[in-house]
Amino acid sequence: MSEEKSLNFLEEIIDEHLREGKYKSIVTRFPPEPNGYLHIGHATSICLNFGLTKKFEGYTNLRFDDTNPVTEETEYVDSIKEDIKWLGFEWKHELYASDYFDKLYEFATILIKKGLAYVDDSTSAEIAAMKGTPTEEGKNSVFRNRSIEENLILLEQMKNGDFPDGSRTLRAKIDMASTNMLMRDPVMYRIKHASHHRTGDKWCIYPMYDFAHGQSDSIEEVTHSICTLEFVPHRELYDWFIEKLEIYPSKQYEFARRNMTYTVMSKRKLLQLVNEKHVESWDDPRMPTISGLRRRGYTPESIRDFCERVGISKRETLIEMGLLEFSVREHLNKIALRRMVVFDPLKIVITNYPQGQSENMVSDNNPEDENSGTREIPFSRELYIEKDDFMENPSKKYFRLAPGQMVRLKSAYIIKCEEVIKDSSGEITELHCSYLPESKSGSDTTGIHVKGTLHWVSIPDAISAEVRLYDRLFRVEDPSNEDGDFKDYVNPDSLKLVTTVYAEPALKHARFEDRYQFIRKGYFVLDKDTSPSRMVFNRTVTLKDNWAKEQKKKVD
RNA sequence: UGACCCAUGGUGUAAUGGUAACACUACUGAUUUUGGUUCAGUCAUUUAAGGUUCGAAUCCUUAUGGGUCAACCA
Repeated sequence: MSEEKSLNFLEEIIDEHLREGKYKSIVTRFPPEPNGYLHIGHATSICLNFGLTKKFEGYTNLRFDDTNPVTEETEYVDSIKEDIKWLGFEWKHELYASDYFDKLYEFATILIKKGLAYVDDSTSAEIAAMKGTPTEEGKNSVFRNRSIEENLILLEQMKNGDFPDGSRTLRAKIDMASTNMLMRDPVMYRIKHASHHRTGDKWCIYPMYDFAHGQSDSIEEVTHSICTLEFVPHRELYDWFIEKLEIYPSKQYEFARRNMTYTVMSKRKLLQLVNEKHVESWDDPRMPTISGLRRRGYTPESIRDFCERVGISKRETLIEMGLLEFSVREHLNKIALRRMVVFDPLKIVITNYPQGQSENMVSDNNPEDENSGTREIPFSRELYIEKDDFMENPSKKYFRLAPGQMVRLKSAYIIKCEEVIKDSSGEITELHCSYLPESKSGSDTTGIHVKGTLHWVSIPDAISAEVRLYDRLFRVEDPSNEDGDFKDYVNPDSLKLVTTVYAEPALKHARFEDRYQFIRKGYFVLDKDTSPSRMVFNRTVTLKDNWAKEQKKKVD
């Protein structure tokens, strides 16, 4: 566990700061805007920010960046908190940028008094026009040189609600010729007669991100304010406000956000998928949201492991979904209870097994975990096996059931296929097999070695359930990078419903918190749509399947 | 015709002027009462050109490629 792992670039910076004595301990924060659900990309940021203060002395705050009342809602606050807790992290303080609205207003008046901010009566379009372009300097507003007194009075009136929305803004007086567009007199406050999810109708002016974020960090004495790459140009402004206000010098550091193959990661796109019914909800198991992954059956451990494997850097990357799948499989293999479930049944009759007889077989709940115990599985004369597990004219490498061939029924007997029964149209309806009484699992004295082992279920004892088989949401690796609308590339087979599968009776006692491996099928978890009359399972991920892979290669 | 950020196998991340490595993927083989797991192995990497140096993935220059910036969004 304690093996030396190299530090990522942020850990290196912090390690150095601590060793130099620049800080005695560190403070980080996770600053979501409560206007959407958290996704796997946020998980990276959460693991980073909270992970840093686990690794180094310090703590992490949760601060909602709620400066825009028209898009933000309490519903999102609640889901975000739930997701962070579920991922296994604890914040020191639960904070809101809106907690600082009074302080921020005071900061604004300080800047006005220093001659560093002014009220602009220009319209939004006029401000945009005066801004210039990345290659062209901007122009000063005619309101730029208002007196301090006038600015103070106007800001007060803005605050009091004397002006309509959009009629005036407070701007920082910096440099309209800066090569950094953000330094061209950025807007600090805008008028919005809107009700805020926490401050209600107290305010009708709201600070912009740039005038709220850095100062909020500073108020909380955040030492390392970590954000994504698109905020790099904001750093100059971040530092400017802190310097002019002469407040605690928090510092901003940027890392690259993560993209993943076969999905999309922007809130806007995810919202479209929900609104346009490509998925059912934010927590649809196909969504890359934390709530979607949770419902899909992913574990917090596996997501944390994934984030650690992916690491952090300063370049935008597209990570293979296969890596996330590896992380869940690895964890699920250790904890999932094994159960036998037949999806597409083929009836077999054990002709030499006495009519009406049955017996209980014993099988490990999880061979990877010796403390997981065993369960009993009823065996009888009539069983279901998977249709795929029989082939009338098998290829040489097929080692499942075929006419005259033997296979092991998992945790039960070796059987031999004696006769294939067909209906008038030539469809196979059932198989007649014989079993080897001395081949019982655990006390096999036959000395016969069979290559194939099949899962099965006793027909009279089987229980039924519904199973939802999920696959990647998109047909292409990078849907955002294709021609046309990304939604044209949604995978039409991302959900396959199997309304009735046949399971061994032990599955009757399935619990929501448990994970299951349906042997040879994949990992499954109970879905919240389960009712007393119908169990519903979601497939988290398939098992690795080298046989299927080989078959596929032949087709291609 | 600007400024800023970035460039290491198929993917992701290390190597901090001194033998380019780890994980995933892919492929072989062994084990296996899950074609799972486990184990052993194989393939495969420094964007380019100059420069500094005994020595460069690392430092410098230029080029190339990718990204970001012109919401009263965050």
